[in-house]
Amino acid sequence: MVNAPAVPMTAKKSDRTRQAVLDAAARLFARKGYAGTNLAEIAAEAGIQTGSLYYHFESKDELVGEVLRFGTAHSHEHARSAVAALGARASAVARLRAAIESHLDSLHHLGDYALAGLRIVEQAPQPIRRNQYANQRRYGEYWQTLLENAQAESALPAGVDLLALRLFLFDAMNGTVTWPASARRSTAELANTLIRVVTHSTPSRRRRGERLRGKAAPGLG
Amino acid sequence: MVNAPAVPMTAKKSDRTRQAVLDAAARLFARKGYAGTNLAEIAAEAGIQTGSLYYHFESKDELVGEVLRFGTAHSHEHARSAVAALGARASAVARLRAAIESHLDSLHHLGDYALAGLRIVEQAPQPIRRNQYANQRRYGEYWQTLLENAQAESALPAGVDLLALRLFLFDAMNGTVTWPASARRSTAELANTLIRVVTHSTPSRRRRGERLRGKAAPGLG
DNA sequence: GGTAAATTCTAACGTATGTTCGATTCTAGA
DNA sequence: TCTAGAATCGAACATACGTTAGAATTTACC
Repeated sequence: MVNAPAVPMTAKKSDRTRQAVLDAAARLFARKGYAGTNLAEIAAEAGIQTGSLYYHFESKDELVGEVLRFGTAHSHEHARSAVAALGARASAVARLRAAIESHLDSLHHLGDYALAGLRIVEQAPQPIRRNQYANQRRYGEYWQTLLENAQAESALPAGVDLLALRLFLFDAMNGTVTWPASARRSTAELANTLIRVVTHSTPSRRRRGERLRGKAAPGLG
Repeated sequence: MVNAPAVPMTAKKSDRTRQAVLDAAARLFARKGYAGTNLAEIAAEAGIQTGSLYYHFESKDELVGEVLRFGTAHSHEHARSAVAALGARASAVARLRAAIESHLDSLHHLGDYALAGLRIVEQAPQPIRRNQYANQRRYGEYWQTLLENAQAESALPAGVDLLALRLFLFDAMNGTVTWPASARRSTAELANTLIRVVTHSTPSRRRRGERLRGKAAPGLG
């Protein structure tokens, strides 16, 4: 699992250690929460002294802000582009499936960044939290239309509470990053189960092709 | 929303402040995490001095342990008894519905205790965490059989990944306690949407009676 | 290889916080 | 009302942690 886009070796030294710090911070924030992780540990894991952190970040708050920003930005962007890649003629179910699968993909590719994002938003300093919430709202509205279109297409039973369904879906998807190792499954399998339960569809030959097209969409590697 | 069973006024003074401390602790742990909440704040909210906490709890660790124990114990017990109250003749779907609804009920009745339980398990000291995990495993196995029976009854599509479905369900249900106020719904409505999506059933007259019977089950008040 | 800038180290400071303990106040029973 | 125990207070201690600033070292470029 890739926790962050690797910084090329040709990059400035500063950028490499900065990335190492971010990786370590994401990992620790995800495991121990915001207040629970101390800068000394982050520094140690990144291979530098505690004081050296302040050359790259001016405070613990800014550090956590960067970790959060990194996570959500990529995951949202990824889902949108995967859906867009399907083209205008794709069915609403196909779009929904693509969104689910790419959201799951992002989560698992982002690794600790995604986990940290989910866990410490509410503990983060206010301005960062606000910005985070604004992003989530926009992303939520985007999903809402996906669901509405699917329902209009009769892929979802008429009359189901779509707002509730959307929130259920998010919690279900986001929760997968904390699943025990004994339940580990590929994102394709997860998306399959989820889509199947939600859309009341049986797996068909058609769907297989659509999923592959969805996977081919550009996004974070 | 009741955050804890009220301690009767006839109880010893000690028991009442102890409960006040637990309530305050649950609320703050839920909002700010384990390391993020300090004993001074808890004490202030409970109306006592910081040092006085140590008359009731011998450490911060023991305090968080009590909060966690309180939450899970009640919620698990509640779901089981609600299902049992349906009697041996109830269908598997009816049992599943009862379990979902009572689990949601517990979560929302426990309020901050449930939220704290979900959020700080992984930050809690090891022995407490271990015990917590053991409980969750037992509870999970119980749900697994509920799902298997429902599938055998054809209420769930044959061939769906039941372990994945169970974990999806848990995350979806548990996530409801953090939903924004704008999406607030009764536990009955939530259970309805969830059961409908999962079991691919349309609401019928029959179900209504079964749900009421499920609600009448004994459990935490 | 030498030099200036970039990067890291080292040591210290101030504050916040968990914990302790003897003094003090409150409560219940005789 | 008196008293013993329960319950709380109040202040102090030790430590952990975020942050700072100047010295030391490394890196990139001529």
